[in-house]
Amino acid sequence: MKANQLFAPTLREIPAEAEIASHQLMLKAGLIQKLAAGVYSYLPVSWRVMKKISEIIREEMDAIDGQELMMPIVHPAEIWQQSGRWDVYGAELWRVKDRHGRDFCLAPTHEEIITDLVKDSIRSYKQLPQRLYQIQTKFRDERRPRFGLMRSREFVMKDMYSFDKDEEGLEVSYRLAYGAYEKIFGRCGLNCRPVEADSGAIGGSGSHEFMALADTGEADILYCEACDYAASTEIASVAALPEADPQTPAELFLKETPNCPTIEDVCRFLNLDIKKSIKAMCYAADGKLVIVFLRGDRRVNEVKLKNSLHCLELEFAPEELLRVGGLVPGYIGAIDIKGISVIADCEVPFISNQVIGGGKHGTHYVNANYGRDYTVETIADIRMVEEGECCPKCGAPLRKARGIEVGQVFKLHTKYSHSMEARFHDIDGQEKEFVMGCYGIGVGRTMAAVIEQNHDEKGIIWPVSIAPYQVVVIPVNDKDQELVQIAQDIYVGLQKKQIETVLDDRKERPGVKFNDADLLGYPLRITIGTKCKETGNAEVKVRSTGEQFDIPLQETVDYVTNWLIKNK
RNA sequence: CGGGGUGUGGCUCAGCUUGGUAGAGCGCUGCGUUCGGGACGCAGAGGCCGAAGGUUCAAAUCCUUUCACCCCGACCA
Repeated sequence: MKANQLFAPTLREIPAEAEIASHQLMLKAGLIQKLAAGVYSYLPVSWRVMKKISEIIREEMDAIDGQELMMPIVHPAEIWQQSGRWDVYGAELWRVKDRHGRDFCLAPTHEEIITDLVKDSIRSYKQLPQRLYQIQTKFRDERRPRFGLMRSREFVMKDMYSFDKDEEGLEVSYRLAYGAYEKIFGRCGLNCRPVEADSGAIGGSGSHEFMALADTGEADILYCEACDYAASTEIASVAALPEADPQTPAELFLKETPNCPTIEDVCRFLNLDIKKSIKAMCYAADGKLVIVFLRGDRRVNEVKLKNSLHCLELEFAPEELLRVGGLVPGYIGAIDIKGISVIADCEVPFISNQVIGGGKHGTHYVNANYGRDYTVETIADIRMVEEGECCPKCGAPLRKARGIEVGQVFKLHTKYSHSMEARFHDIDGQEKEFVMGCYGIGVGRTMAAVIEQNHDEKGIIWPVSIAPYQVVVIPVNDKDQELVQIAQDIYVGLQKKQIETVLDDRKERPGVKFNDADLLGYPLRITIGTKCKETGNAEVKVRSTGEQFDIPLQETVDYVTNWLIKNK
């Protein structure tokens, strides 16, 4: 490709809307262009990257017997009503009407469609397992699209759906997909970590998210440096229970604590270690009041709480609900509480001589002890695990990191085959529901994550495997016909070796070409300078390391070819 | 959906308070000089100031309505 014709409108200045490196660089390097909030065009350079990532995905999916197919993006409402998701999906489901006023939606995901497809065609266990995948555009009407391709409303996604005859089969499919994902992200040059994750509203047990580590990520993860444990903070569980507090229980008494509505106030007033305090938080779980007790300095993990309570909707209790329960915010205690469901974090019983709300305005109990002075109906792990706490697997300290969720694998079990009545005949002649899994990768988000992990102040640093072009050839002076001819020869030579190359034939000064080369992130740059006429050498520069090599002109093509093979 | 903010040439922004013939830098076109890290000179092109309505002799500027986009929060691949 000649740079003169390359459709990559690079910018000198970064558009104001971009905040994070990948978004800024994609705009500056002319990779994407916004059409509407969260809706982007992929210009030729980024589309080459998208195709390369997709190709890696295809190879790895095919390697585990995946079969690629293509499904509609416009879905009739009926099929979503059949699974029950038309009503529960909410505003994120992009609903449209056709000319007759019939309801449709733009596909946010394809569980319904693939299940419908398979149930009509696969009737026997002999045809299982099936692993079908698609790479196509999907839509989610995000409340708040942001960070360019990182969270857009229209996005390219790979989804694979597995259909097995039983749980063992699902386990095999799941492991294969998991392994394929490690290969895919590795080949894309991502520093990626699988973490245990909440399966959320999609249901089923067992899910892992693949997190590309990056400070700009939107998800928090905890991982162990000593072993392979890693989990999203949403579900990270606490290690073994704490050792019993050695203090002997002292006498319980009620103390006046005026103007102490927060736990910090109380501890300051009583000159007390916050770790000895118990705080109460009030939630409405599916509209029903629940009081949560946990150590004063801990944070509630709402995902765990939701799972413990088996509720669908969880929110802070509205004041009205507190009033009905006769509760005084800031002074809610576990002693003498009646008729309200109460849940305590599993750490609470191990803290001796606690300070806990007195139940009346301006009072707290001192020296409260679980078991002696009060009990609660449920004890569960419902708090956030913090950095530095012990790994639940090996006991080493946990570290915290931020990550970009580039993929997620789910065990769906029979959630969709059940609601969609998708069954097959098993070996025993019985009709059984398919046991399903689904495995997604955000293709555009993967590209963004790669940039997020591989850039410097000058621009993108593409890994060879997904670089839009591997090499740029720059003659430093376009008026010097000899240099131009040498550059041209190398360009042609590289093309003959099937190496994707850009010849920067623009009438620009060298500085402009170098800066654009750094911005676009070609792994290798070949500079044909004036000195090459005397020395007979081309200069080969490695974008990622900054290394430069003087290579004789006749050997340059071979050198570059070999370097690319070695560094793929 | 709540709170805040911004819409002026391809990009970044000034002008708006106090109405009076639309500006700068970058980019773009032509010519010349320059040529190893975003050069310089000269000459040009390009905007009915997001949209609609109103006030006024006169509106980018004031008023009303509306749309779009951005940020913060709650929710999510």
